Amino acid sequence: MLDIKQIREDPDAIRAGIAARAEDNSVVDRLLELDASRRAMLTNVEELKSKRNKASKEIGALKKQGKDTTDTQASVRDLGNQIDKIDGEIKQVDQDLRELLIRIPNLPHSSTPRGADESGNVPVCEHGEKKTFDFKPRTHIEIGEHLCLFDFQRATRMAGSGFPLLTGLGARLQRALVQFMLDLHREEHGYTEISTPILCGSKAMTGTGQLPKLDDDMYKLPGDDLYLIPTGEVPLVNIFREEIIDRPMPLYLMAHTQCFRREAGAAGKTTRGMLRLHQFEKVELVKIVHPDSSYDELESLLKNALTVVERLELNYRVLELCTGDMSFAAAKCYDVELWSPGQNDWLEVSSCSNCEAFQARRAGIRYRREDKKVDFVHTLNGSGVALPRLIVAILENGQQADGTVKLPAVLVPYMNGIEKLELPSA
RNA sequence: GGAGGGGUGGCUGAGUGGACGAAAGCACCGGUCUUGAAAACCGGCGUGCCGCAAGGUACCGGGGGUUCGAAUCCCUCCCCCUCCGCCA
Repeated sequence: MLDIKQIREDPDAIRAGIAARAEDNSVVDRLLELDASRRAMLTNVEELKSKRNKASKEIGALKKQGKDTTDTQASVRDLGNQIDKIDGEIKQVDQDLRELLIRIPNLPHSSTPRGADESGNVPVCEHGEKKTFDFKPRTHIEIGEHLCLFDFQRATRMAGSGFPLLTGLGARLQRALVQFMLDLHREEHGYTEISTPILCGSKAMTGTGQLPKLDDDMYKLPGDDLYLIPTGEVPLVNIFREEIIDRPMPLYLMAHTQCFRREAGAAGKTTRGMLRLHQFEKVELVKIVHPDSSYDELESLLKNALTVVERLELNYRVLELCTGDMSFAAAKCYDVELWSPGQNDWLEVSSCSNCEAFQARRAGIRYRREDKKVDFVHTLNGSGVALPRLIVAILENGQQADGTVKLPAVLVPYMNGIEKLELPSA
């Protein structure tokens, strides 16, 4: 959520920021109008309330003296009616303001490249070489079916398309990766491991910015005001909703969760196999930091995610997302992508974003400054990293001519000494 | 799910219609004292909104109501605790 005061003071900057995200910025005029009338009504009604408070006290005093107050009471009752009327109007304006504010995306940081869509994203770096094979590389689906690592057909039978069913070594590989990532981030990067709810209420979803915009992209349980989380970012950031944080920052939090996405409107895209699922696992990293340090923290968050794929000996590249391709809450965002020989394309496995105070303002997450004033924290999030496409990359990059898959050395201890994936009977 | 008891500031906890944004204690911050510290004493110490400011206004789990006036009374929802039931 943007700061209404900032909109009041510098509407042009806000208009420019919204336009950079290819969104309609005429909302700013409407906001200014509502804000002005709200303040006028507030001044008015607070004056009336002040009068009423004074008069009520006088009535109390008079009654103690045993005097008759019938007339005064009648006039104060009239005051009260006026107040109720204006209060009702203010409430409506507040609602209208909030409805508008809550739908405006975050303003892009000045360093975020301008652009309308993904073609405007800027490559930052590429690490490693695209693997070449002296045989025709198979896709992860072919490899997985051959080695019995997963079974999408049977998954479809129980839940419809887009749900994972990992079997045998496939399931073990995923668990090993989770364990590896959590250990790495805890031991070397200082994150605290959290186990969270995977259903959250609408207030939490609004706090991190999934609602109202992504309502159709989430699975919900309307009878209970609960949504299945689309990312671990939701519960992690919402831990401190409506709080003034009284512990030393920065806070580094991580959670391994299931994530659920309806992917409405994604039909027809690259949805085969593990590339795009309604349910997937992810290790999520969240930082809650002092505003002065959030851009340094974004760089180190990105490094934390990159360390995962480097240790796994994978070929990756980093993109700086442009204004038109960034998610709703982000002011600046890096994507990490892995090379997929089977797709002959890059696969996104992590987005590392600095949301600045956007989520903090929505969710009421504050800290106390040196001068004792209360201010909003900055929040950052990034995948560290998402599992399905990571598995795709490991399978497709590690595949051998004989149909087996060589595992990265760092995973071997997590697989109880297994160095390559092969058929159990082989 | 049933019965009962509760939700008040960072924490503990008083407050049952007016002088209560709210006692007291703890914690915290500043000061006095001290070589320093502790103790003692003095002072400060919630958040939002409106306002250049003075100040005003709102908030005692959420929402609604009664009243000139609500932390206090009524309705409703949520949450917590105890007991019973059920259950992984």
